[in-house]
Amino acid sequence: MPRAAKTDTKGLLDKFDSFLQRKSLKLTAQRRRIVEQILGMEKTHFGADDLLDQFRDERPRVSKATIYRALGVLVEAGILEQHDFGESHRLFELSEGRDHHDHLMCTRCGTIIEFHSEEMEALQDKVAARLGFHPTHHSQKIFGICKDCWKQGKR
Amino acid sequence: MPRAAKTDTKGLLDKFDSFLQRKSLKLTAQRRRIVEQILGMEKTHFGADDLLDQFRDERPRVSKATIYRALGVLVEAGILEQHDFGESHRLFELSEGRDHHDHLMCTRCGTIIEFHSEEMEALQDKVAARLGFHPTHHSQKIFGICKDCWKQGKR
DNA sequence: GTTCGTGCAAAAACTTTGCATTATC
DNA sequence: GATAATGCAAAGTTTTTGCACGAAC
Repeated sequence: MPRAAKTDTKGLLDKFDSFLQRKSLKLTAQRRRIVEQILGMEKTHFGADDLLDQFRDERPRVSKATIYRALGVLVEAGILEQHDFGESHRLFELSEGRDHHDHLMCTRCGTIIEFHSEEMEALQDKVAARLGFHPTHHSQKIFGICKDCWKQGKR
Repeated sequence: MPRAAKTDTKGLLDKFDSFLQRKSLKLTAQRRRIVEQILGMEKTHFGADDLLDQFRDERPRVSKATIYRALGVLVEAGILEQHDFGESHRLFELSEGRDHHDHLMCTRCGTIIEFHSEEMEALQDKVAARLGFHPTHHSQKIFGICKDCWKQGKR
């Protein structure tokens, strides 16, 4: 299901706009359309190419350059988070209204499962502090076989 | 300090060679030189470009294509591990004879600090188990500002 | 009206590939 | 001698950039 139902488009655009105003940037038609596309998308983790595909048949088209530039601004605005799953391209994910979470990825079927553990967050801060490091964010991925795949062919 | 002192070049080449033989691949002069360069390198995390630099002035030269191809084989052989730090290029690291560890990366100067926490490992297994997930490996990166950069310009 | 954003195509950065030649087993 | 590896340059990917034109504030 698309996420438009779960997430309030207007609220998100407002948040984006207030960020833009604070930075003396402009809310353009393209930026608005990009946000709408992201909210309407099936995938929770998408790349620049996914957006590009969606704009391919629509007009007015939104160009590649604009998409890349907008994704950067959306990350700065805290609306998107950027991920690296070891693929050759970057993936993004809506952070709006969600708690921070990390990921388990099934190496057999590619499913991504999200999890959150306060205990883990605390431990990470502790490790960083011990090394005099001032953490801004982190990325944790656990790779393995998910429940379903394990049931199907347990070897 | 280079790591040649810490790591046994001959042992590593033997391991590599036995992998190659098992796969009916060949131990060429270039592959041998690449392994030696990696052992002699200062950096613990390096990219294809780092190796390329080292071969730039030496002859016979080892070509870009050969380096990329060799890195792939070395990962398959379990001699190198591949990482993704959200940069535009892949980094590699010797896995030989080292305990598993995770990484902190300074987003200002790019320094990578390693850490290991048993507590963290245990917690990850616990989280995975709770979700019926059978973990094979994981990757954890904490991003932030390192001690030195923090001292220099603390804003 | 100023400043910022867009589209386009060109460039950049990194990696892969095709192919004739050479080395290893 | 068969098979795999190399070097080179060319092509692929994904992302970034320069610049003239257009849109937002």
